[in-house]
Order: sequence, then C-alpha cells, then structure tokens
Amino acid sequence: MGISKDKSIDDQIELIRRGAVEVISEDELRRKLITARDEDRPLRVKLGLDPTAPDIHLGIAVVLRKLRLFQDLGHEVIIIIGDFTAAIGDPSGKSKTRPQLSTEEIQTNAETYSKQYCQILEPERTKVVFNSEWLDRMTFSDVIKLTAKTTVARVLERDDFVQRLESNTSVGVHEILYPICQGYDSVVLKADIEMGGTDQRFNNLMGRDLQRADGQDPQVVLLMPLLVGLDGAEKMSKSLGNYVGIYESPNDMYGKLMSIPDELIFAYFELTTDVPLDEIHEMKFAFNNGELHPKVAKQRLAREVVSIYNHQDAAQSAEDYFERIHKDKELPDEIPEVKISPKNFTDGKVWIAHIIAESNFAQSSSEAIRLVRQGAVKLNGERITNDKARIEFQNDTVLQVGKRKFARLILSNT
RNA sequence: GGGGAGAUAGCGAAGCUGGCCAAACGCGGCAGACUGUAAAUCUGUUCCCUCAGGGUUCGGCGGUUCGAAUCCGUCUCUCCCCA
Repeated sequence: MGISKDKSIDDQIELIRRGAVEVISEDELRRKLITARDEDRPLRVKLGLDPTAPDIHLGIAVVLRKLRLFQDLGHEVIIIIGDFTAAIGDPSGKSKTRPQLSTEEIQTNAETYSKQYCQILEPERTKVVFNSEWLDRMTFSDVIKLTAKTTVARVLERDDFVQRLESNTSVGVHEILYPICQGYDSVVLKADIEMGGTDQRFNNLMGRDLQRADGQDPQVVLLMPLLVGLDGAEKMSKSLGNYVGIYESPNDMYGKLMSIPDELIFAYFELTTDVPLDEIHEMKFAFNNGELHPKVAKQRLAREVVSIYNHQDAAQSAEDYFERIHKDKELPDEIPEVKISPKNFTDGKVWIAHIIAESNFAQSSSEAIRLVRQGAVKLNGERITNDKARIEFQNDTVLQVGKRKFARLILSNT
C-alpha cells in the first residue's frame, strides 16, 4: 500500500481543501505531498483528541473524515489521546477554567473513542498513542527547557486568554502550558500535518514553533470549521446537547438532521457528506431561486448522512419513519418503556405529575405540574390539563410530553 | 508583602438606606399557537413540595434583630492596583 499516484497533486489538494477553513500553508502542503510521492514515504498526519466527551458526533467526524481521506491517499494517521493534557483542560474557546478529569474517567473515555473512530478510519492505518507516554516522564528541568522555547507574550496573545484577562476571569498557569504540551506532541511524533478545528489554531501553530526550534520541518496545519450544532448557534458538542452522534440510530440521526435550521443545510452537505461540491452548488442555486424546497434538500442531507454510518436501506426506512411520525403525526414504532413504581398509588390511582417525573420527562413534580398546566401532556392521545388529576393506572398507557417525548408505561413490581 | 473591588437562581445582571424578595431585567431552557420537523414571531413558564397553602435559597460558617440577599464577625475563592 503506497502513496496514491493515480491522483495528481492538484487533485489531492483540492480534496484536502474541501470544507477546510485554512491550510498553513498550502505551499508547504504541496511540497510535502510531492516529497511523499517521490520518496514513497507516507506523511504523518496527527490529530489530538481530548478524551472528555467520549461520544463521537458529526462535528468531530468532520475532522476524522478528512483523516480518512489522507489514509485513502496513502498516508499514516496518528491519533493522540490527550490523556495527559486532559488532566490540564484545554482552555480553547472556554470562558472558564475547565474542570480537570480523573485518570479513570480519561481511561474509559479513551477506550470508547478507540472503539468509535473505527467507524470512520481504517483501523490498520491508524496509530493511537497516549501523550502521557512522553509528557508524564518529563522532569521539571525538561519542562523548563521546553518552555524556554516560547515566550509569555506569545502564549498570551491568544484570544481566549486575552478575553479572560480583560473580563477579570482567572487564567491558571497550568493552562498556559496546554498549547506547549500539545505542540510538543508534534515534536515527539515528528508530525507532517496536524489537523484540528479552527479553535485549535493557536495550539497547532505552537507545534510549528516548537518543531522549528527542534530543527524539524514544521507541520502543516489544516483547520476545519467547527460544525454548528442543531441549535444553529453554538458549535456542535456533547455538553451542549446539540449534536448528532455517529452511533445513534438511523431514526434519531435522520430526525435530528431534519431539525437543523435552513441556513445550515449546505454547510452540512459540504462538511458531513461526500456529495460532490458541484452538486452542492447546484442545489444551493436552486434553493436560492426557490426551486428547491428546503425540506427536500434536508431529506437528501439526512439520507446521505444516515447512509454513511449505516447500511444503505437504513436511510430510506428512517425517512419513511420520519414522515409517518411528523407528517402524519402517528405514534413512533418504538416507544421506550418506563417502569412506574406502585409506591405512589392509592386505590390503583396515581397522580399524573408523579408519572411524568418518574418517566424523567420532568426534573421535579413541580415541573411536571407546569407541563400539565401548559397542555403539554397527553395520555393515550388525550390531553390532560388538570394538574391534580389522578389517573387509573393501566399497563401500556402511552404518555406523551411535548411533541417528541413518548413513553409506554409499565407497572414495575417493586 | 501592601492597598482596593467582588462572590445573587443554568448564564449575564439588578437589589444591598433590613420586612412589599423565591428575588427585577436580558439570554438560555421548556411548553402552547403558527409551520415544512425547524427557524422567526406571539403567548405562557422557568427552586422544591399534590401547590388558592407550605418549605428551603442569594459563596461557607456564626452573630445582631420580632424579621437579613440586604447590618456585624470570620473563613474560602476571584479580580484589580502598587511593590
């Protein structure tokens, strides 16, 4: 398995550039690609993953899929699990100091990652390393020598810190070491290319500085945009809950994709599917002329994405399902069962708010009462408006809260 | 080491001449209407408790008082200025 020779360097660069925000620098990238081809030496493409949120979603997939492209072009991918750096907490894009993780948490998260990235990457061409391997072994004097290679002004020039300093928020000393750690990873691995989201710009550039200081050819930095999440506002992230996980069921995935705001449709096409750019531009043109209905465009998007992570026919059945539920307003096929404990029963009757709270559709019975008062609650399709209602409990009653939350109620025996 | 400012519900931010404060307002969240599932818009809601009532909150602890987010003491944390 050698370096791809059936694609011209220009074609390769075009593929690499798809969706990318910035390549630092394209000339260096070209040079590296040429050398790789001529010497038949794969490039070492690095990606650091922070093992904080273990579920891989479409946002991270944007970068992973680009790595897959490099593999397809014959290069080597190195995933760094930032187990050591996670203990520091990446300050990128954060307005606050991040909580530090325990080693056990990091370990479990890292394992989950390893299982999941195979969905996108070719396992046999992917090397996974933990940066504690070298960072943990450094002595204090090693650290001092390393930090001497950059300056405080350099580190403090990044936006996150500037903003935090200006807004009188604390910046921990350990946090300014973060980019240095990450940059040092590149030195140790002799990375040719480092991939990342735009929020990694500073960290990745630090890698170039440190590599240069070490006499290495600095890595090319390839930055992908941060995929905007389902809310259309914030970047997709697990903690914000605006994400689509690549391991989600086709139905969930499809449904979530149908809920993105219209403005995001084409960015999603570009970043999360393999639909050729020409075709995307045609759709966008038709969309702007009012010839292409947004819903139709989204359906295509949802089908494309679902079929990347599932079998072919999954997309179609997810679409049928979606139409049935949302257009025809039928009940979903699979309604999760929720066990209701009999402890709150009197004479076989339960207070409606108890059921809602027990189904986890409300955090407290106060919240449940509010939901009832707002007309959000239905039992077997019938709206309940009396918040004091006590209902006669029957197995298989379908509880609906809001538009999307369903549960089939089952009496538990405890 | 010295001087100063501050910590209020998920976030931001009022209140701080003691009672009318479960605490303004904005954002976010949730729900209803409207729709193409959304978004935008409008409306309601947003500590807990079977709730026309009750209970626990305003960094922690203790005190003054009939009564404290509001006054006093102390502790913890953060920021700024000077050295």
